Amino acid sequence: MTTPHMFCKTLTASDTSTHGGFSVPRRAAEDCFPPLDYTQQRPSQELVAKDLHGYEWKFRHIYRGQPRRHLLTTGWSAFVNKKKLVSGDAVLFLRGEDGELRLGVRRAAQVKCGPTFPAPCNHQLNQISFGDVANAISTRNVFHIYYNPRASSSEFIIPFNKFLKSLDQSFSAGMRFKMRFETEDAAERRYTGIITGVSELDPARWPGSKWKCLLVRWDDMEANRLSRVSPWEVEPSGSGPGSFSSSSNFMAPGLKRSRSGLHSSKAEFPIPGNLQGPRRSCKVKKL
Amino acid sequence: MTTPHMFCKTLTASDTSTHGGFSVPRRAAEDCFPPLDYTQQRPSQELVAKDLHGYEWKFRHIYRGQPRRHLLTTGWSAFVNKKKLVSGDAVLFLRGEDGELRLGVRRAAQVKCGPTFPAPCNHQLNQISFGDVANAISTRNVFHIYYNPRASSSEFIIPFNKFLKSLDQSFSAGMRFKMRFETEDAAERRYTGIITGVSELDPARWPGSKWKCLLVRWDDMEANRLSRVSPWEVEPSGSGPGSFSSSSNFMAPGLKRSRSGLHSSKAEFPIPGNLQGPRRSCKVKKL
DNA sequence: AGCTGTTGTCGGCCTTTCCGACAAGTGCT
DNA sequence: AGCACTTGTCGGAAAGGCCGACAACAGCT
Repeated sequence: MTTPHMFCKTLTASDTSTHGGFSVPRRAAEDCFPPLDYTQQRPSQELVAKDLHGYEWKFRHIYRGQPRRHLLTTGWSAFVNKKKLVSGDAVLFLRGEDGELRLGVRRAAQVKCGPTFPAPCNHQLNQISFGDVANAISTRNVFHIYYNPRASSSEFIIPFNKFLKSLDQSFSAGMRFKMRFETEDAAERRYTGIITGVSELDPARWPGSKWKCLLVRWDDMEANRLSRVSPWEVEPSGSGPGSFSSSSNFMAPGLKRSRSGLHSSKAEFPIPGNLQGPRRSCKVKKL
Repeated sequence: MTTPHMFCKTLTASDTSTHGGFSVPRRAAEDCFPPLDYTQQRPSQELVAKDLHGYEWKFRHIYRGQPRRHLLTTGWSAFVNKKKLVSGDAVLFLRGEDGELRLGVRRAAQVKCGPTFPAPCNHQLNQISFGDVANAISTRNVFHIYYNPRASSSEFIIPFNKFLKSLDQSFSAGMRFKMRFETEDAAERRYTGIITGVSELDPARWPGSKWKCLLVRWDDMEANRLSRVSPWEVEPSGSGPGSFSSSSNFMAPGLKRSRSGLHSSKAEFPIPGNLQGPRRSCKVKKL
């Protein structure tokens, strides 16, 4: 496998401040971004990068200053705000084989205000990477995942209680539901729709996966929406908003069942684990 | 038929300047927007309005100043930029029966740079409104539509050659296509996908309509997209970008065939013709 | 004509954002 | 240690955007 061109940078105070943009490490920019026309005085271009939800983020990439450096300006601030990034969080850029740019976010462990949380969180774990997890999966090794929702908000790891809740629900065609939706421009909104079917994302490759297995039709047909969602992303219409419990002792079985989801996503967004170690964001231990 | 609450305002220099927001005519705001809590010193609320593509635009609606007046502030500038509105263009707000807010844009005739275009454009026509057109349709009166693509960019009126072109194409399931797409944040992008079926929007109400009759699956499933498009909105994959001809003498037959499309849309976005006459944007003559 | 209510434009002021200057930091020899 | 290069932070300047002041304008009596 050819290693994809990617980089990961922990955000500095300057990166997240409203005062400026994002300082792109030189090697990173040259590796991942389309080449600029360096004959110009201030070469620049528009970058479009997709996050895991398929949202496209647009940035102005400019090479300027004395000494010269790569910067993301216009668009960066919106990204930081919408993703609620703070200094210490990390962003990840990845250039696919087709040249398409993808980006991801990894939040730093943030100590919540109020009483500190001792015990297993401070436990020093053997921190390994997503790459190692993938390896363990492919070689069928046993591994455990310790997941601390206070320290991570990985898009691939679903809170166990949220997942359990979705198991309690029996989804069937015709059912009405609602779902929170992150919009490009502002705060999240709620949308409603009707379930039109239950299918699998890719029965051949990931049989039994519950990842994106609901086919839905949104009430607002004109609005562009996902046509497939995962059961844990929706609530039946009428129930109140699900509260996010702070319990942190999730067990393996639930996650095992969602593992094909993890794997499936990994296939379209491989993350080698050799750039920056997973800080305290996602604690993973191979036994 | 109960007349819907709507208003149309031609944008002033102040409305389109980057310096400020949008000044909402008093009657208009009281007619169309949800009532504010006037006991507060500066009553305000968030408005969400959908355009014809189903995109949601969010505005802060505030009642302030001395003397008091209604203004749209936050969000307005983004709208002006994305829609490329200039002083002289018009916006239209409409409150549906269900309270849902819709908005549209009507561009002023803009004289293109370069050689001016004489003859039939300057012809003084008996300008009537969409309401009159709807009336003519319902009473089966004959009417002609003179359409000048330079003076209008109505979302309902499809350039005849574009429509003809789509008739030449026989769309069938499995065909690949591409389509330009207006994104929320910036410039338009091209997306590709595969046609999964051909159906009608609402066979019962608009039999034979070609409006939104293609069912499609986008290559990028994660990106939220429309699942139905009209034949004239797409091009078969492989062909170059369609050039927009400047011929202006479109005839009735083509439009007649798309009339059910017009009608279908009108049902969800009726436009009475008693506020501001159609400037030079859409020249319609009833015979 | 005069009054009243509406609304277009402006100056003031604050925030956001773009820019190079500068220097701290890093890796190499 | 010394050098070359990279990059974090800063001040300055420009642009964006919110506010009421003020006055032009329209409609009515």
